[in-house]
Amino acid sequence: MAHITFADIVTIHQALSDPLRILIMRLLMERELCVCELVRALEEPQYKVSRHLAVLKNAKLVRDWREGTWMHYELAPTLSETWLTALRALAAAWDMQTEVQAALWRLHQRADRKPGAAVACYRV
Amino acid sequence: MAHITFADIVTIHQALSDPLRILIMRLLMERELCVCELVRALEEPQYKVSRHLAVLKNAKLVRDWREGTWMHYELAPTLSETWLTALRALAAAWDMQTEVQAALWRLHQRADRKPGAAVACYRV
DNA sequence: ATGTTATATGCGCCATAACGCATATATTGT
DNA sequence: ACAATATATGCGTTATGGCGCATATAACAT
Repeated sequence: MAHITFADIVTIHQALSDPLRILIMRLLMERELCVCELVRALEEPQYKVSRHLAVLKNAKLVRDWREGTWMHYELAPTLSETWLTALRALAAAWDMQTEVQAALWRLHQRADRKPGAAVACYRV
Repeated sequence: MAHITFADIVTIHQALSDPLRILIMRLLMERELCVCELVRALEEPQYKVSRHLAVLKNAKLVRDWREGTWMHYELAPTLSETWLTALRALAAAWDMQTEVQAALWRLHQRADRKPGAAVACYRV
């Protein structure tokens, strides 16, 4: 893969400079998630979550793939060990916030999703 | 000291989302520096460096103090060990960039400053 | 007092970016 | 073909933020 430029690094930092995107990144550090799971855990409108996911994707922090009607997102496998270390260190700082803990809690409340199981996300 | 809020964390990330401010932070992780040293190492106009330093100070990433006509800046001593760890991890990623290395190199070229020594910064 | 050096800042301009709404797109099921 | 679910996006509005210029402020020296 092409080497990362300083502009890329700035783009990464810009992507991490929004409260919702920080929360999304933290949740994706738990495991891969589909958009509807993020919407429920974050309690934010779907269009907002999708937009911010697009920003993270553009910064190459996450990647997505389709499974039926669901779009799955996960940390980009292209992330270097250096950046993963940095993200883990940042997450340690983020985790001291109640907003982060609340989102993680809401995520794990619904942790019973089975891969491939068709769950009506917006219902229930 | 008052506990840090999620909004504070976002402010920190916003402060780190600008190329010049990333370079300033990296240089201040070498040692405390006065504005004129930053201006020379970064090769940016003084008003720009001062503005960006104000952003970093507002985010409580750095603190300043006066010594004669010079303003010294250094990493804020209030930074938690958690955040220092995160900054060090980020610096490891930043350091792979030539822009960062170039700024560090220009800084160390002039490393012969004596504390309290009156050096005309813009000259020479 | 005046000049010089070092630094900060008010202001107007322009670019970026987030928001909310509505709608488009894609996939699946009937 | 049609409906339902899940997700993305075009658009107009508004807020934010960086830039460059000029100037203000502060400390020091003569």
